[in-house]
Amino acid sequence: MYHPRELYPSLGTGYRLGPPQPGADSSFPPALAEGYRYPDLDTPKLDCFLSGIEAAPRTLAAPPPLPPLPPALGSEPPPPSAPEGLHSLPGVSLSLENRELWKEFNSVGTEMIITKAGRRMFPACRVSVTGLDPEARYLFLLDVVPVDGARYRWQGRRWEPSGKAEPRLPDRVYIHPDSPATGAHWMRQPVSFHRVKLTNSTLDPHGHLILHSMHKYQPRIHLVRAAQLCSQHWGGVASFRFPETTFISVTAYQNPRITQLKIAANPFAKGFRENGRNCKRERDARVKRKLRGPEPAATAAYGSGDAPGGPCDSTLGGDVRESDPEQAPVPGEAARAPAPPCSGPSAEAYLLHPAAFHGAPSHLPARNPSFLEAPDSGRPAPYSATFLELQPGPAGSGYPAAAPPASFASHFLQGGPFPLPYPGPGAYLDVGSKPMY
DNA sequence: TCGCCTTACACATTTGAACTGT
DNA sequence: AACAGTTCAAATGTGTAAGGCG
Repeated sequence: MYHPRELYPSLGTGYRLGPPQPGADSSFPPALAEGYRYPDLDTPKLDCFLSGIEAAPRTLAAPPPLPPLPPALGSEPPPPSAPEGLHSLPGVSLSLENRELWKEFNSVGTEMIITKAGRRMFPACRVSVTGLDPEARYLFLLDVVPVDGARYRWQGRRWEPSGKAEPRLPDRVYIHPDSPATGAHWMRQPVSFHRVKLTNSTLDPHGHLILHSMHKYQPRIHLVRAAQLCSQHWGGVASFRFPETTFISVTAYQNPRITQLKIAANPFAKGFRENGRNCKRERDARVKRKLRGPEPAATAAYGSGDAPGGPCDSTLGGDVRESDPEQAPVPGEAARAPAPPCSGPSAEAYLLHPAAFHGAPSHLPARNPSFLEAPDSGRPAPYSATFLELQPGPAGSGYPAAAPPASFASHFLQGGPFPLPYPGPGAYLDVGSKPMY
């Protein structure tokens, strides 16, 4: 996957944005460079790829910090808090499709494995959205931000803070592979972020979301109205976070109850269930057999031919519980190969030849030499932005989206080499790093 | 010694190409 | 020829356990 560190290695991990320099030799069309035309949006990080958003410049209010979270996961539920507004898409609401599953994990204290190569999230964030303009185009984004400034430690029975957090790692954003798509497309079926991968490798070349082990994180979902991918206007943004999706990143599971929950709920871990061939009893038996001699050939017949289910769609896939057939993907509804709905100029180039942008820096515009390597900007960490704190709506379905409109970009992301091409659907965008503490 | 991380492993699932039938 | 369904194998996603590292 494309990510800008390969394109701009000399920038290092910290970026700062600045307006295009006069006379700079930018290979980007003027429309992209005009992303700086909102003086009130200081360092509009997102403009580099959200340049196709309808204009609605507004003055930003100072973002309040995130509400504090409980000191230890699995010991008490998160405190209820009122919806907060970072929302300029009136009427739009998001509901967490697999909320019950998340709540089940959250009640124990969700842990997410992070590996060098990247590990998927389970459960994945799967949401359904309502209130979109069926004709308008939107982008769906996901990022993960630290919840607090602490490092955590498993103390046998519970997670407890254990010292200060590591310095903040580069912020990356996952762009849903269907993006950009019409509101009708997004509302047709749940939107799943099951392809998102988490890594602990700070030099990760694949663009996965980089996290520190033993830290607490909160996934966020952002919905951006983009009339055209490559115009310089934006038409509103809504950001959502669901308290029950908070998790602690680990390189190995600490809480055995989480392990059991994952094995029970994740189809990929089926082999570790009580009657699976990879359960402890079977493994022990295999070891004994190995010591005695080679395994019987009969085991080779264990095949994939009876694998249930069809291909996993980019929006519907994810944490489908076997015990929960309701969550099974709808056959035929799948958008296995989502058609590129965009006809914008430079994005079109990506959509037509995405491979050229992924790991092939030579196809990308050269770095603008007028943008010098810059130290950290010293602005507040992105995670302190305002976000809708989602609570169940009165009817119990979905979450209210009504909130005072506010601008988006400067809250959402900061820094990053500019101009930066839209990295394309299904890609990750590296948006710079920011020391947090 | 301890806590955390990396790696190899075996198995299940996903994915897409090849094949077959209509 | 076009399409839909089936089969198969490679790729990918899992948790576990052993060993390494600071």
